[in-house]
Amino acid sequence: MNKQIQIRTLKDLARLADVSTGTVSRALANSELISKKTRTLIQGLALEHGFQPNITARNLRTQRTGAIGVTIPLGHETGQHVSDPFFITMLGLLADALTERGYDLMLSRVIPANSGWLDKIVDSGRIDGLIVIGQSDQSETLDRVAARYRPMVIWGGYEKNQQHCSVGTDNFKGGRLAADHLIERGCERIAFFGDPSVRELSQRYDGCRAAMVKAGLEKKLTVVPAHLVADTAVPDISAFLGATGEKPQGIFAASDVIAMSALRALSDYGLAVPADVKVVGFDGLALSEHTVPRLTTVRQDLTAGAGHLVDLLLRRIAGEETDNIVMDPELIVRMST
Amino acid sequence: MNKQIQIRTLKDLARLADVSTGTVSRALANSELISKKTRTLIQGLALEHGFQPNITARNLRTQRTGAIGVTIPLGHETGQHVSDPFFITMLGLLADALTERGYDLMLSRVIPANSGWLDKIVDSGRIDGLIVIGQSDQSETLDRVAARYRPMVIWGGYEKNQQHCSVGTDNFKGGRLAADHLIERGCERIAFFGDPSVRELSQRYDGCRAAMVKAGLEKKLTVVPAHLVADTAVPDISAFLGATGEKPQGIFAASDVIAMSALRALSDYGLAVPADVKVVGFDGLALSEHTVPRLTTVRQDLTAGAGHLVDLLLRRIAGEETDNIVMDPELIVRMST
DNA sequence: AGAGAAAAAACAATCGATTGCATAAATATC
DNA sequence: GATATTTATGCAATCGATTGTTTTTTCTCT
Repeated sequence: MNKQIQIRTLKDLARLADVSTGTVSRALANSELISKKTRTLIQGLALEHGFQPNITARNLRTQRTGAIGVTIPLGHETGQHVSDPFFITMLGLLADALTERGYDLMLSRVIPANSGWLDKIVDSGRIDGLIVIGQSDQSETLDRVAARYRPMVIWGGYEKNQQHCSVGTDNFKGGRLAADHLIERGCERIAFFGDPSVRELSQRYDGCRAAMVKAGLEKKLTVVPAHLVADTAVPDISAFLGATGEKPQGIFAASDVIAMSALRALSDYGLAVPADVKVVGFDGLALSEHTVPRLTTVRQDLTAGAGHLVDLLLRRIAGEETDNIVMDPELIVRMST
Repeated sequence: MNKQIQIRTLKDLARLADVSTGTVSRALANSELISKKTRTLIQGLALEHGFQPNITARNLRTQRTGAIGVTIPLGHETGQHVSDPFFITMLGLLADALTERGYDLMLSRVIPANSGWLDKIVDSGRIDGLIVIGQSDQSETLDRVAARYRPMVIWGGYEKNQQHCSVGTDNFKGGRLAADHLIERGCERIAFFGDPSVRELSQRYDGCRAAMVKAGLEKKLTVVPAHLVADTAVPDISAFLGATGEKPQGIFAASDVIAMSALRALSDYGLAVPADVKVVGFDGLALSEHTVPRLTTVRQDLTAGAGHLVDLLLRRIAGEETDNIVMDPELIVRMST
């Protein structure tokens, strides 16, 4: 690459080729309107000088951006960071899926202070579409914005009459799987660890409860609204273990991260897993394979999920209507039950 | 928010307030050039109509973007995905640090096919600066681009005479820490697991080797060029364990992810950790606390590292010159040694 | 009241690429 | 060879905000 003069703009290139900027623009777009000869000439010059058109200018003109937004509303838990294992796993998968399709990924982490946070993102003019990871406690905001902004897909739980397009796992079924498994293993007193104000977690709770009711154990189900974050969950769980007279025989943690904290807390109290207490997690993250003991968990297929999120989003960007997707969970039995 | 007419542009707002677009622009920027009265009037209208200026247009005019690029060159390992735990941990931390400072994060994952990949990113006009996670085997490309593109900072190993600005851990010292610890624990035959064509890993190897030389154990050091990815590392390691007559007494894995694979492989061969073989990892990722047994590792302070990366980058964007940063590693002794 | 200074707002160029329309050049038709 | 038609290019408006310059308005002071 020899560059006596820096070729920075279409205008520079046009001067060099002794044509108009319009011609250069069309030539680089390989438009049929330009003769083959000038087209190759200009493309050659562009290559030689390593010319890259200014994307901002193009975006302004074409009213698109080539970037997809990914955001993580942390409504229910202000202390929760993007560094949470679930989020970063999903994020990595989305990055792979989007890059494969030629899109850039714009990441924003939000702590919804008011209902305008989502409008701000979709109206920012920076992105062609948005993927939201988790409904948090913001279903209403999501519904409201989804009504006017089409290219948006949400990872999370599906509920009848929701206005937004979602991809997720059948949390109810997953919760039932977990509870059935604990019951089958002989547990009667079961504790649910998780904050039911978050849609996905409440669905898991409902599934768990349904299984308990069916087994006639309804009265032996307790709820510990443990926080999602590992650090703050431990005290919550410890308080519970310290307080109750009767220890639970089984614990259904609403996420692997909570389950990890539970394992740590149980070990602090000298309770053996699975001998004294059995523990089931949810998510099937990589880390669940490396806990002590290895964690029985309800697996969500996040790789497929990320693929679906991107597929649906691109179809919505293209103007199509799309359905919601609910995937099947899978119980993975390991050493903790 | 009542909006009979959608207020989408400065012009719309100007018409509404019966002033010129220039005035609106200055009013929203809270410029002293505009009278307090009109300023509050216009700001009020903007708020009322939920007006958001078009960022693309602003970027075109101001020649900045408000976004920082983060890229992960996967030169040494094509199979390696963004979903690798080290990368996603770093990514999450960077997202936090950048968001805090009001920048957006643009993620691109690259498999460097030719030396132009980096030019393409920095010349894309999409970002104000770039953070590169890991030198991979691309030091030359990084040096070349760093010479002409200032706002770029690289996470990785520091080496004399490098042209690019780096933030990282003292890998040599870390390697020495790990080896010294293994030697102190009575190991003589030590195996290094890691690909030395990657700068950071080769530095860790050098430190390890230095410790061995000092202890007179130079001849008992072997290298297994295990791949970075968990899935492909297991076969490499298994092959090594199956082949050698004398099993190593100590293993220094160049990363926690490799160490995890080593633990799995060792357990497959019926070797007990730490009784038969002692294992040290590197990185200090969250997952290292949840392996069986809990992993002794050399910790890098990634939170501080992410903070430094962002700080240096912003200073470089502002035109300052900056030094490299080399942080101290810390040995964390757990149950695997 | 009127000149001069200061404050406020309007005007217009600009960022760099895209694209509808007009025009010039080349080819085809009779 | 003159006109009709196609093909290739140039011209200029446009996307929406920012900002230097100019003009208008308001205020001050004699």
